[in-house]
Amino acid sequence: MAMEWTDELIARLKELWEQGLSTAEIGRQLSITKNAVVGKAHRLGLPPRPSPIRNKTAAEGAAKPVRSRAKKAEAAPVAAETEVGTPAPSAQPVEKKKAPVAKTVKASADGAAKPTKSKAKADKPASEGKPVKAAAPKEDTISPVVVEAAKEAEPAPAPRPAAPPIPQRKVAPPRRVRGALERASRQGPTCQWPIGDPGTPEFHFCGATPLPGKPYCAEHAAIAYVKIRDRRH
DNA sequence: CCCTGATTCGC
DNA sequence: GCGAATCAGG
Repeated sequence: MAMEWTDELIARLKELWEQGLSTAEIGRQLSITKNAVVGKAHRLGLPPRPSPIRNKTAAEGAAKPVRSRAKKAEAAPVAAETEVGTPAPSAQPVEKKKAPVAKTVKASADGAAKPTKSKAKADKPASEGKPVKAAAPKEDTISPVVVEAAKEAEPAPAPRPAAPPIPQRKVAPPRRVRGALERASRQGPTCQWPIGDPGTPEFHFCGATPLPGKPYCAEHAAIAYVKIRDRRH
């Protein structure tokens, strides 16, 4: 048995999917791979999300030579599939298997789907489309707020055999911060004034609370930022 | 490189 | 039905 997609699991998948979480994110929360998430989502006919890749090529009707994997199939006896004309480019073969095309599923509660092409660079869906409802862990302003990072005790989802009143909100995706981003976690700024000889065990930085916008505390900033005039004494 | 979702197809 | 492998765009 490869995997047991229990109703509950499916429910959670749907839930997270609708929340606009990325497939990888969902996968992390469910302790499965993103592939599994995507695959299942498709099978379930969940509304497709705006994918980074555009499949416009289909419009041209140009043959899509992609699918290297499909090449394997190519080795197999391939019945010549003639296009048989197809006068209208927009017309699509009705005989084709009915794809799980969602019928107008745009009204989803997703703030992620932004058809806008506005130049607003604020667009950063790369991280994750965070609708307003879901947790928004990526809030970093330059405020001196100290945020305690949530820690993950156990990656495995706790089984909830009984009375699971919609536990879905697992907020605080603890997932290991490995993204290229979030390198700037300036939570506790400290005075960077060096004390001691670099290279010696005694060496350290002041560590006091720095002045706003300064790398040094008041005491050391006074030394660090000496007016040129004064310097010359 | 990292990320993203989509698709194919062996199992 | 499942999901790794692969693709493909950012």
